[in-house]
Amino acid sequence: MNRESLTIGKLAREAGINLETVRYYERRGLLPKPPRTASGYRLFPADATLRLRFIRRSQELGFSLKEIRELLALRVSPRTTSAEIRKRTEVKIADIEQKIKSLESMRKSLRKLTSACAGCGPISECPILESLGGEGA
Amino acid sequence: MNRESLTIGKLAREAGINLETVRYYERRGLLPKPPRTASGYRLFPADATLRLRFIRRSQELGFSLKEIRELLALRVSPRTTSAEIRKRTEVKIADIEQKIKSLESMRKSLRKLTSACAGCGPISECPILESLGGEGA
DNA sequence: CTTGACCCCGTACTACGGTACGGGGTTTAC
DNA sequence: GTAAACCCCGTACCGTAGTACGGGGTCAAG
Repeated sequence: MNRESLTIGKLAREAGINLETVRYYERRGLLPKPPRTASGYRLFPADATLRLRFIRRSQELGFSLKEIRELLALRVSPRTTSAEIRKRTEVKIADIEQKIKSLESMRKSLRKLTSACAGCGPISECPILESLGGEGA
Repeated sequence: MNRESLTIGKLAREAGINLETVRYYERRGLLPKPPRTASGYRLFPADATLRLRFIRRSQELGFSLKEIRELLALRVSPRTTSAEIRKRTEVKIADIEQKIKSLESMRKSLRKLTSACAGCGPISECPILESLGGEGA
């Protein structure tokens, strides 16, 4: 157990995540199965911390664990054709851009609200409703 | 029941949401309690549809029902001071901007991946991990 | 060579966000 | 005036994402 490897407890502490949650992510396929010591202890590579933080941030952005697993699976690899990866990646990018648009629309509404506050002017009852109302995907 | 009002069933259909879910949102305080007919039927204002769509979209952006309730409560009203609203709104805007930044960072990583695909060049194992790794809030 | 901190595993429990069910009253259309 | 479609309510149930528990083995320090 050199300093490149982390026991599950250290990893959890470093990433600020419950130890049980790390085990849970492993079960759900979000962390690759780590090698074990002779006695069965998990030895995670140091960059597992990064992966855990990625998972947490992605959840805050509204991705489910299943979607996050798909995001993590996007990589150039000999197993899959470039075209395949490229297609999947472009779908994800479109997803992300939709989210960005929605957030920008919300921000715009909220900014309108703060300027109404500043001016002490009465404004529509709940301006945020003006955002995100569309039918679009 | 003029055509400005919607029964719960119509509202649910228009918003593309399960009827029980509408009741649930009402219980959770995301929809104001609607007036009722003499026999107890709910009569929602037409713009409840907008509100439901806002809720759905916000969920996709990673907001919990509790946070969405807070977003919907942001409005100029006689009940609260301008300064108070302004403060709360600015906090939400900061939230949203953080999300936008994270999404942009993800997008950047994915774009890098597609160009690697295009060039058939080998690239880092999982470039998406390079995004969202930061400690920041 | 024991004590405390750590790890193993399976299983149970929790919170959140719905969704279904079922027994009953109401409204609409024929 | 009756059948179909709709609504009421409470309660039970579900999937997702954890979180806790507990009985047992392991490792490092004194």
